[in-house]
Amino acid sequence: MDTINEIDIRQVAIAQLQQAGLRPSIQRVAILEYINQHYTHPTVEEIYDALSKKIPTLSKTTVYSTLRSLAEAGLALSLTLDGKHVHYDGTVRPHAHCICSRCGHIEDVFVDNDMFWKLPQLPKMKINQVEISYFGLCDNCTK
Amino acid sequence: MDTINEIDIRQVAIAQLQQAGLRPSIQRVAILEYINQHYTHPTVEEIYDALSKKIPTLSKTTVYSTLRSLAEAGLALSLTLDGKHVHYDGTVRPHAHCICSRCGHIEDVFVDNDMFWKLPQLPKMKINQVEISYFGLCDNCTK
DNA sequence: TTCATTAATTGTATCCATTACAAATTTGAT
DNA sequence: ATCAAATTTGTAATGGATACAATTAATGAA
Repeated sequence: MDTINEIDIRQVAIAQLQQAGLRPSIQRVAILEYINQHYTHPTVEEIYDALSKKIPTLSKTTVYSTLRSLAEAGLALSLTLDGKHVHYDGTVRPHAHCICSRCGHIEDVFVDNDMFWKLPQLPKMKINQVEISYFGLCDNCTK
Repeated sequence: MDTINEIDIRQVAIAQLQQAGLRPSIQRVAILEYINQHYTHPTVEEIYDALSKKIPTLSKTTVYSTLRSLAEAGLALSLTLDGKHVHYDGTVRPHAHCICSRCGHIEDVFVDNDMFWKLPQLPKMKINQVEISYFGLCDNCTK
């Protein structure tokens, strides 16, 4: 059975979807809830594995297409960090990422908005997304 | 026939390779020369297409493995901008990129070194690469 | 509620960039 | 010239992502 909190989270997800003009299907709500609650920058694979336990009929194609819709609607960020897997991020507030090349851990880093938008000498361009990534070895993996 | 300038460029590439402990094979020299002279952030495909005219026996596998070696040696940057193709950059001096989502044009943006390395509140990490990308529509594509 | 319309999901087949690998070739040193 | 080690080559395989047609679900009107 669902707790009050879980219902709230679901209502938020449904409202977000409706506001974006997306029908709040079982699958979409579940996927949006998932990335709203998990700060691990999950891949399609990870989201599919987690949710197919609760929604056994879930198709991986649906996860792909839903995440694309969410990203287009501005409800998620799609991060192409390593060229192997696309990672998704429910946190859409501007922030950078630190990625450990060994363990794959991805950590959010929140910085000034200026960092993102007020670079000197940017070419004449209508910028709509910024991706800032720091690659290296995390504290654990240096030991 | 080669001009003096072309010979110079070749000698630089050979020296770079030797300094990195990589044998300056015909293929490696050609690939390093190519990314040293072209500022278009080419993909494996583009480099292969261009060079296979001059080196008809060139294998795409060689282009892949060479570019990986160059990147590991610090002689090239590998950029995973769109998750579809990896782009390579012979300019290893720290800089950001502006990418037009429509025409695919990639433009270099040189900024202060502080931009890259002196972020506040970075987690304890040994950072060895920074990737800063601005996505949007270039001036031409907005018209 | 029922129904019709429209949108979303599913599963399969396919695409395509990248990698694995073994054989052939080239490189650099002797 | 010769030899060992490194590199290249070509083919086959891998695997993430997409296309697409059939099925199912969501919405709004009657």
